[in-house]
Amino acid sequence: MAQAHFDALLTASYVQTFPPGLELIRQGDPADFLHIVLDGSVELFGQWADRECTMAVVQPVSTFILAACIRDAPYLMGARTLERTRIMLIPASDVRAMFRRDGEFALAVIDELAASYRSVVRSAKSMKLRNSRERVASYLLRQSSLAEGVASYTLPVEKRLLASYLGMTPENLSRTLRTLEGDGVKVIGARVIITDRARLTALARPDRLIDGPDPVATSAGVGLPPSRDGGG
Amino acid sequence: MAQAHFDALLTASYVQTFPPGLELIRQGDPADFLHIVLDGSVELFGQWADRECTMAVVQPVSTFILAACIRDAPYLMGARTLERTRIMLIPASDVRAMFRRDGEFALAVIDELAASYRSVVRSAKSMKLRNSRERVASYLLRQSSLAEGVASYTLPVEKRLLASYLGMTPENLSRTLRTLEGDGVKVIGARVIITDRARLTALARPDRLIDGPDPVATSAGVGLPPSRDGGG
DNA sequence: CCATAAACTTGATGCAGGTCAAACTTCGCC
DNA sequence: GGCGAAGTTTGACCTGCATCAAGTTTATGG
Repeated sequence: MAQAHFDALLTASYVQTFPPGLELIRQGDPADFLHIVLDGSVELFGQWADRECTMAVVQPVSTFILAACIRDAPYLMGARTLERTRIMLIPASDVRAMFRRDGEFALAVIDELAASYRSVVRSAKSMKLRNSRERVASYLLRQSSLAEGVASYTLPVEKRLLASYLGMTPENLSRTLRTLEGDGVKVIGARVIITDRARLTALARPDRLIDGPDPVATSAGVGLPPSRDGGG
Repeated sequence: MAQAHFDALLTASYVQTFPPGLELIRQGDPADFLHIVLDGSVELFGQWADRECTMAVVQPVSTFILAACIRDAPYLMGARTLERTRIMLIPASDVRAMFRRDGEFALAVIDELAASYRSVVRSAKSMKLRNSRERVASYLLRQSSLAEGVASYTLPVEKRLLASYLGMTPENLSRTLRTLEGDGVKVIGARVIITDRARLTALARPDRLIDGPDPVATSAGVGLPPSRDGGG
């Protein structure tokens, strides 16, 4: 986009650092600011009737709640920091004004939205088509692929959160991980060791249309993170 | 958008009528055409490992698989007609070219994508936060609201498909509907009769952030249809 | 380095919802 | 209008996963 327009956005926006566990956004609130994670990580979650579930974890550098800002509609998800996190906030009205003025910016918005949409669809497919054991297995395998196929890595998030993201209870995740030891993967604490990739793959049946990656991916950045310091 | 540009798109595209049950799109295929339902209805579904689930039903007038076209990526979902359906097909390359040339068109694309994104997020929240009984109850209630709060209406889709959309088996849907008779709604065949709205509402706990509608909604049109002849 | 809380694990138990099988009903079609 | 196929319902059964209740390990902070 035009440098002048970019500068204008920067001027209107500001950057702030938040402590861990801080609620940045309450679901249902009007979309005041587009948020961009510069550093750290943010959990997006849904709430309903005293229940809560993790929808995604946003890693740098990535926007979140873009769609709400664009439609000037209430946030569908809440957001809280998972660690000390630096975030840039751009007034939603400036975002809406800017993609009317700057064609390049509009294109970037389109691409980001399309990527986000596909990301949620993938996640929804995984939830509806796989059982929890298969979801865990494919998650573990995917994390390995994202780290260039290493056989060992550490989980990027707490198991409690991972369980919620995968649509299961922490207890069930714990048990599932134990039973997966017979299927090619061992998890000790946050350490994952793939002992038999072929076997784990046979069980997980990873699918490009669920587990990605998207061919021309620009910077999806929504979903559980590839690694602690991942770009998306 | 500019009339000349609009005409150019129309020239490149064509309209075709398909019989019921025809597979329009196979998931994983390259995104050749943006599809627009002009008449009839189309099911979007996901497949994995010999399993299948309904993701959405598209009613006129609405686009589908826009995101795949934009990213020039493979379709994440398959699509089939549910009845005799008239569809406009616009070459994906023309769509991509057009929103680069025409700012107004780009804005329309942004709005459509944002609406679609929010639609999937709502659906994902419903799946993760509600049990099947609650999903059925809120679905029945929502259909009533969409038909301006009538106490009686006919289901817009087959129960088999509805079950899949709601993430349950047809058997379980059938049983759930039976047990809901004690909670303010009776379903006879495809006929829904709300006998005690307050009671059903207490059970369904409908939520604006899951069941909509989106405040400034333009034409979301993805999800199960409000009615057979609905605009969305 | 210890105290406390939080996260994680393990076990026992129960139920929501899936599966299988068999009827019954509805619908499209000749 | 009757036949076959598909959709729907019902019943019996079972299992995957949630829940509840301890325990154990791991972080956090003074």
